[in-house]
Amino acid sequence: MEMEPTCVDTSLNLNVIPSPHIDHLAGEVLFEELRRLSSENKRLTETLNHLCESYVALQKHLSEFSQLRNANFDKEGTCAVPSLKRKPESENCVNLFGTECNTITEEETFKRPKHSTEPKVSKVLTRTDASDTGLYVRDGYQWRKYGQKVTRDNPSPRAYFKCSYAPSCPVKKKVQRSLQDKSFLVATYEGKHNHGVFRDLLKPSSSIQETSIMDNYLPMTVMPNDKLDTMNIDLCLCNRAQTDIRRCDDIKEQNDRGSNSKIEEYASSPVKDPDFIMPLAEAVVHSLNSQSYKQVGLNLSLGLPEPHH
DNA sequence: CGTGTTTGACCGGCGC
DNA sequence: GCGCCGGTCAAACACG
Repeated sequence: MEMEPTCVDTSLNLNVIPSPHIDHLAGEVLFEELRRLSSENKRLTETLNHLCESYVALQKHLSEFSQLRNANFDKEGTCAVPSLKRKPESENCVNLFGTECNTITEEETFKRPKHSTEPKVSKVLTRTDASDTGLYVRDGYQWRKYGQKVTRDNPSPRAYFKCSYAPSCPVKKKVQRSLQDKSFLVATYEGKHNHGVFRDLLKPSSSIQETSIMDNYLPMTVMPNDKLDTMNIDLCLCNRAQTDIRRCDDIKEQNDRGSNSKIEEYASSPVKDPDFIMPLAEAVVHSLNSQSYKQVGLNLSLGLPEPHH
């Protein structure tokens, strides 16, 4: 059964708050700018709707491909993946944007104890300019780079970072360009931060390559890999942003029906998590503030509607 | 001069 | 035991 995407409404309602301090002329300028923004918003919405349609089509293709692959797997008893001396670090799946991302292999899943104490690992895909050679992902935390390596399975170098916001923070991050789509950076996070979000995220960056906060936050793919259960959460910022949650196991077994409640739990967890919501909300507010719309009220809706059944 | 980045060397796990 | 490979260290370097 194909999973219906769970939607996160990220639409912005720009309500102008009347202010006696704004004179008539300034008010007209403000309204004109607001009209321009609404028009631009409409255009972007149409573009994103088109992207979403493409995504649905792509997902359909993926489903067909997976069924075909499973059929071959069953027939041959082995997966038609070229054998390597060392097992590949991960197996590929496709995310919202049709690019591939890494997931834990079935073998690793079986090997892993059910109640392992190993640090939580998650992966995040971040879209960047393909010509941009930087390996920096702005995610709300402060990182110190401590190494870089070219790995065997990917000609793009892999950068190693440690969280430097808190000295005792054990979190590490690996960033590498996607093998299939160089416009995506794949960030692998290990461990859990023992402190809050790095609030300076919203200040203009100095040493870190300057990129749009919104470009780096959304759209993105978050793939918490919590022990046995690996899942993707794909977010796309549009008026009906789709949050597509699926267990990576479902890439192989599309008919797994038993995990809906757990999936819903995962789906709702990001919007309940202040570490996720606060940077997002602040980035939106910052984006508006930077354009001097001090009198524009902002309602950021991040409610999670009931999943479609 | 302090801080962060770069990069070659080193270490340990894994497969043969 | 050996070689490969990913991950980490740390000295050198760049930059503000």
